[in-house]
Amino acid sequence: MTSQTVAELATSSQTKLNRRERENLRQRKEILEAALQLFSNKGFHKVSMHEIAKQAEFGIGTLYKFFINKEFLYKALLVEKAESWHQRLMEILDQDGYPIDVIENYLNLRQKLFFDNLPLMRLYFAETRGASLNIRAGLDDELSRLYDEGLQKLATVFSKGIHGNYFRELDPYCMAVALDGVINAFLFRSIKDQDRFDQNQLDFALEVFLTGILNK
Amino acid sequence: MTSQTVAELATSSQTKLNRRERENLRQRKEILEAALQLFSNKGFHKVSMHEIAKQAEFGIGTLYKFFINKEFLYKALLVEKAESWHQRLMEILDQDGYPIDVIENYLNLRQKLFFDNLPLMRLYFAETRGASLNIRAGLDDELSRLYDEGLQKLATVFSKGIHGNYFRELDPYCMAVALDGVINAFLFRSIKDQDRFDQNQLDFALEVFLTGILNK
Amino acid sequence: MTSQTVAELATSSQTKLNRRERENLRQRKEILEAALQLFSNKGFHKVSMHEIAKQAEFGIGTLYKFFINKEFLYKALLVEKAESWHQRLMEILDQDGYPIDVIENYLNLRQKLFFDNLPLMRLYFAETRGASLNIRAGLDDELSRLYDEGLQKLATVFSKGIHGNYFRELDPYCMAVALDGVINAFLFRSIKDQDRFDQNQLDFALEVFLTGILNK
Amino acid sequence: MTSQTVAELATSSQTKLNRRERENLRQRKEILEAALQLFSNKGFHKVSMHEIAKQAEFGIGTLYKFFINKEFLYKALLVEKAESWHQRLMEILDQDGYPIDVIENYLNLRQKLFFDNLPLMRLYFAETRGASLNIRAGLDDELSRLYDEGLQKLATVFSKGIHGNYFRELDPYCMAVALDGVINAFLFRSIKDQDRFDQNQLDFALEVFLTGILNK
DNA sequence: AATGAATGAGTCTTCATTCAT
DNA sequence: CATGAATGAAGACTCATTCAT
Repeated sequence: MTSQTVAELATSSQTKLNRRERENLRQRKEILEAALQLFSNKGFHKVSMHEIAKQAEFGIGTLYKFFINKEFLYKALLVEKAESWHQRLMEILDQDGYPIDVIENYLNLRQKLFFDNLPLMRLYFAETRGASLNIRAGLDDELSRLYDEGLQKLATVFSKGIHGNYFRELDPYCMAVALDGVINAFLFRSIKDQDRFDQNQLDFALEVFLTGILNK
Repeated sequence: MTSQTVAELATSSQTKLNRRERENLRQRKEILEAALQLFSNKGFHKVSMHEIAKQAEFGIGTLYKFFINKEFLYKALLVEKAESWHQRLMEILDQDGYPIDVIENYLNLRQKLFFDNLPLMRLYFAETRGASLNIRAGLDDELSRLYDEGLQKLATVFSKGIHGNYFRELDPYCMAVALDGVINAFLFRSIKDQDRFDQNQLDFALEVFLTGILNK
Repeated sequence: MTSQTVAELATSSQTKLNRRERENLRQRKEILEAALQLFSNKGFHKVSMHEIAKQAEFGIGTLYKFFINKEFLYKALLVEKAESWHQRLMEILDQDGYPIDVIENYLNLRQKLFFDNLPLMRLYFAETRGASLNIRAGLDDELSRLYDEGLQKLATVFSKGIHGNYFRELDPYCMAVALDGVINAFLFRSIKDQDRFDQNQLDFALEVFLTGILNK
Repeated sequence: MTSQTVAELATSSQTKLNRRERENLRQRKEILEAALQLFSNKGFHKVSMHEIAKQAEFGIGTLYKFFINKEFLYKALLVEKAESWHQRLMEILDQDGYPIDVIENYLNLRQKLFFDNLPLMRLYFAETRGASLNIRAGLDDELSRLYDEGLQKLATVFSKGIHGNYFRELDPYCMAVALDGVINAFLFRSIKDQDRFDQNQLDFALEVFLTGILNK
């Protein structure tokens, strides 16, 4: 009744939403945007529902129409964004083409998503890597699943590359994990030392990595 | 008077500490150990000072003799552990020998430290990567400094390796970042899929990485 | 405009009500019936206006057309029921006949009303005997007045019985109070130990009581 | 740890309590007194913990050291008083002597307790008779048990009276219920019409009642 | 010095009530 | 007119911190 998911709000993505439904979706989005800004600046526990309501310019009660409690608001924030990123990345990895090109496209999208969503990315990694703040809401599971799926899909690309004789015969999943690690490392580094790392520096990662796995 | 750092407690590391000072140091250590256990299991916000005091078998007031507030206690915990890890890693990197051997030793120590300190590592990465819970306490800065130092030192090893003609002429700092990323990725993966990753799998990371940077 | 009493709705009981007025009366009744069910099951504070609106199948706003607030809705519920009971009891007491028969009829009706309205009776006694939840709404006064009237009327029956030489010369009002007390005691007991008390057991009360007051 | 019962606070009623324990008992008593005043004036739901704390001149947190939540505070208030009344009444009923005298002593004590604890009595009857506000806290059960015990004991007095040939052969439990009902009715009446009922009027109840049950 | 009893600011959450549509 | 979306005041409860002993 309360705390509808996006999917439930937009009952059928095909159907035209009515005014009320569109309005709800807009409000929900505004609340999440306000929450994102606050959570990413101060972290889950330093942000009060009061603050979110104020920032979003809604009454506190309105927040609870969309999210049954603070944890679910937080979870929705992360999971929905993660799902959207995930989807876009999966599309890239599903495209045909030379594995190397696919990898390069993947890397470019990772980069773009990272810099377009910097504040949220910090929360995302805190939850993924660190101790999850929201065990109760099952946040950990939800995000982990997406993460795992992403790695699996990436591995299939390497698999294809190996069969196509482009890559050395190494465990494709391990290759996926390694690439992911390098990408994350460079992306996070580029926040800290923005002088040393221009975004293009990420290409370095690719080169080293590919050199290591290329057949010849 | 309150919240002395380790350095202040042990006024001069050369001087013999008197009984009082030694006693204080011991109490401080006991508190941190109790806190470590609790924080690493439940996270910062789910642990109360009451719990820590009880676990440490001290009065709450005593906690405040050593740490001006909860955040500084948390900070001390992470920073001091990080410093100890840092020191051990730096020693490894300072040793003479073939760069490849040094890298291998480094990797082995990283692995050992990770598995010996798993719960804390999660907190550590949440703080390093994600949104810091403790901006106020300057935790971020402190840990970042150590992290950067570690990367720099690792870079010097690559530097030497390049000069010794062992490694290709790539940016040594970038090589350090890349190695660090790969290591972290594999270590964290090995928690999630313990079946797929035995600890030795980490060698894979090294191989790919070295293949990429070795000169021929 | 808002919160009209029954009397106001049915402006003149003589006049034919128009469609609108009849409709309003019907709606009001439906709301009260929904509220009765909920209040008597869960008590005043555990029922929300939302619930009542839903149960009654009206909008929340509509509730406020008939009752200026939750307390007045509650008050209306109790008072109107109490008035209806009161009226029926008064009719019994007004009938001519041997005082003993009148008393017996009265007792039977009390019994019937009690078991037909058990849940509400509990609320009624909580309000009458205990600390009223609704001092503000003047619920206490309203119900007290009815209660007092009932006792007075009962006393007149005893009065008649004394003059007719059926009863001993005791204070009729006291006799009324005593009878009322005995009746309540037995009725409430019969909820708690339903095994021990069948409803007929109430006759016991009457016998003891009458034995005490009968003239010989 | 929190919410100790009186019994636990005063570990062994034989042992001398130490200063801390006596202090705790005093504080607990002060809180209950403040709560009594407020609850009996305004009812459970119209009183906030804030108010109680202020009235008792303690911090809110202190309330929670003695009572795990508001409901248990309320429960403690009623149950502890009820137990104390119960005990005194039981002592009276346990005394040897002519049953009529015992009944008279009982009645006098009931009267005294009633007028000495008027505000609380209202709460007590609201809970006993009306819809319990505190089902969760098991208040109902606790009070019911005491009430039942009281009736049982009263019934044994009538039993003895019957065996001693003082009373007619009626069901002793029913006699107990009837007497209880008459007493309550008169006591409550005497609040409402203080002019009509002086306290001695209660003797009327006894007379009618006894006339009804006396053998001859 | 060491304690832990006492505090009360701050938080999440509910729900009676309003008012624009 | 009837609705129910939106509101935000109010309240229970937690826990970091203080300070008298």
